[in-house]
Amino acid sequence: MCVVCLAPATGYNFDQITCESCKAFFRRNALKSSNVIKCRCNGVTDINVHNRKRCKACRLAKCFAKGMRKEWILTDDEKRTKKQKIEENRRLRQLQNCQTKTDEENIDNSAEEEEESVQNALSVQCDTCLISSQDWITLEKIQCAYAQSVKLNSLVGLPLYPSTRKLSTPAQMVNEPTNIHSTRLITYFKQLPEFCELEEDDKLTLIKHNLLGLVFIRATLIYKPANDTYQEYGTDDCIFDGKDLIECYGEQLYKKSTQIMCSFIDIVECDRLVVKIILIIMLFSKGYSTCTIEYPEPVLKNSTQVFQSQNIYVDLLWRYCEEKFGFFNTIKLLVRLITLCMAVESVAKETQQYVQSKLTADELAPLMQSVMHLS
Amino acid sequence: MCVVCLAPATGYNFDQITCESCKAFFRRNALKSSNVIKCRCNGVTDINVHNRKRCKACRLAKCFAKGMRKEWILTDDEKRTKKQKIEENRRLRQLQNCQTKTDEENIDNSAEEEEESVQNALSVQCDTCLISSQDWITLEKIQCAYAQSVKLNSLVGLPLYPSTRKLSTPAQMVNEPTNIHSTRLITYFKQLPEFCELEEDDKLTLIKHNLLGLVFIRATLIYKPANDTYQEYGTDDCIFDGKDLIECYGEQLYKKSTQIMCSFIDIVECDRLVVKIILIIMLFSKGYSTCTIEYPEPVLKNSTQVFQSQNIYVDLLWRYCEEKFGFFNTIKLLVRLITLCMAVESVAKETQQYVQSKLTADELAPLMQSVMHLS
DNA sequence: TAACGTTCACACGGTTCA
DNA sequence: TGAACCGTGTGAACGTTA
Ligand SMILES: [Zn+2]
Ligand SMILES: [Zn+2]
Repeated sequence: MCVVCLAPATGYNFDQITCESCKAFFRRNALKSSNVIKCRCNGVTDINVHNRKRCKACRLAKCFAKGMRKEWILTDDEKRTKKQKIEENRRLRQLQNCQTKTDEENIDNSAEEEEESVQNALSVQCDTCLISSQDWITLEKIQCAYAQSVKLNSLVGLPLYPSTRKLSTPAQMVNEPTNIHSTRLITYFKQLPEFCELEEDDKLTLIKHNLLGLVFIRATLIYKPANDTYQEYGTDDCIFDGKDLIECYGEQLYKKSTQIMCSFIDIVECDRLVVKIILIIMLFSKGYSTCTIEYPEPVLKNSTQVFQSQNIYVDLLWRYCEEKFGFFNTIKLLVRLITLCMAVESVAKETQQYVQSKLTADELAPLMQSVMHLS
Repeated sequence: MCVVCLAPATGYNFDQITCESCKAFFRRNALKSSNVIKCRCNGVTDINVHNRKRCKACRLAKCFAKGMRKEWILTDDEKRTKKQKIEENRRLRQLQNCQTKTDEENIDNSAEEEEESVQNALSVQCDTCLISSQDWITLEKIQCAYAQSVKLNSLVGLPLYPSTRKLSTPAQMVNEPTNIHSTRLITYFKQLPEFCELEEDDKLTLIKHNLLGLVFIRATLIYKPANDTYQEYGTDDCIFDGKDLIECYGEQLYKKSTQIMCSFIDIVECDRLVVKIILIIMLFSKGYSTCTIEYPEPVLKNSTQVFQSQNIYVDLLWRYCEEKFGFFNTIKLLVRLITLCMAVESVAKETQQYVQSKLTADELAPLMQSVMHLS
């Protein structure tokens, strides 16, 4: 028995026993300001099942009078979190189904086959989602590419976790951690179709001019603020001590680098995927922060293509963030990321200048010569 | 079965079961005063489907007699509100459908008169507004501050409109247009309470590190793409020729600067206020793109305060755009703005390097020494 | 199972035009 | 004038998580 309209009730809704219709009515109207819903009957309507449609104001007033609680209506934020969880579960279940099926049918699990079936599993569209199933595949691939980039470049000739590798010269700093990051980044990027489709020259240009900044951003993913160390997630890579930067690059650069790591911490802790996408976006960037007047920026052969590739990932990042954090938070996050990326560019440039002033090409690994513009 | 004319009914209309025609009849006539509709048959007509057109007075009387409610006819106010809502939804849906890329149709040439009054943009107030009256005041103040910044810094010692001022050296370019923009920008910012409340040191830091980029953004507001010139809106300031940049800064920087101007064109034409807010947001940015190893970035004394000030304007910009352009357009617009601001930073940095390489401090106006980091 | 949200067909306002 | 139409709000039925 609905306390508002006396219709048969379905149970408690927003803290009172109500019917389905009063529940829906309350959810739709309780949060509207009172001057939107005006009473045309001077409040005389005594709501029942037959006249409940006659006066919205009276009906809503009775809802509140009977003690229905608008605080129990989920906020947009809560709805988003819930929806996200549902989406995640759905995808998980579908993947599991698919996995089980594959196992049962005893199909050999070659990479391609699996990829294919993932697509099938995810082909269900969610209309209200900003993220299409195609986007999910792209995101999965990004995750996968990143994981592969680590797996395919395991370290040789260095101690294993939990040993700490001590670095004490600029050359070591460049040839070990920076080189490792760079190699993995390149492997990461090579798995992106948009990058592969670029002209060879443009690939080299982007790598040469953006990689050093990207190394810093990538480092945020493996930085452990608690003890100021760097260690690649889920590998037996050795530990690098952040403090070694002081000896290798000087106090100044140590401070700046560490500040950047710390600024990224909460983003990284909250969502590593965001940073992985930012890496891609910054790769396709034409900022050329590392250019100087003596080394002017080379012209991209197909800058439109680069710009469009970047746009693809900017769009993706935007939609991903909006879906996950809401549009308002996304704005804030992106403004912060941009600020941070600028800071990164600045530190990268300083680092490059420092290395150029201390080292010569023959002291550096081949890739590092190019990254430091010392070739 | 229509209670008025006994024709087949379509359901409840104004609280009674009626046919379509009686519904329309009632809506049209129920609010007219009774002496407008006179009965010519002494009230003898017993309304039915055949004679219902014969006597309006009798038909209306029967409508009321059967209990149709004129209160349920929407008032003009309600109709307007509803129409507005429909309009908004329509826009949203359209954008959602062709989410790919088919906008650009809402760029009316209403840029001119928009300068003065913000309210023209959104004269209709509504309950669901994202923009509060306080926000309106803030927006008005921004417009006013910008106008004042121009008025309070009229040019001296330069020819008047429509003369063109020819520039041919880097020093001229810096000391004239750049200096003018900078002076006006500073006057603009000094009118913002959030800027005034900062510590003196932080004000200087922000100005010193962000102003050059802001000059480029500000220039977009006075750029005339048709003839590649710059002239301050609504003043008798002389014209500057964009082409002079080639002579002063070189082809490279000319091209990049002009590209930025062109990228902003449709934003500027569509809404100058957006750019004015962006100026403020970028002022409060901590990117420090113009730092070098010799001029390392100073630490802000109260970086939280700066961040919060920035947030205030990011919030405001978002709500303003969403209200004016709708949700999806705002996303697109902001992503574009972010990309553009990054390009601006990059060009600003290059410009600074170029000026540093060509000029010495004593060739520059005092403010310019600081902006170019040559003091 | 309780109690949120979501969906979708349909009711009922207004609008258009022959 | 009224048939045909458009778009929002309603509520029964259903989906999901704790
Ligand atoms: Zn009820
Ligand atoms: Zn009738």
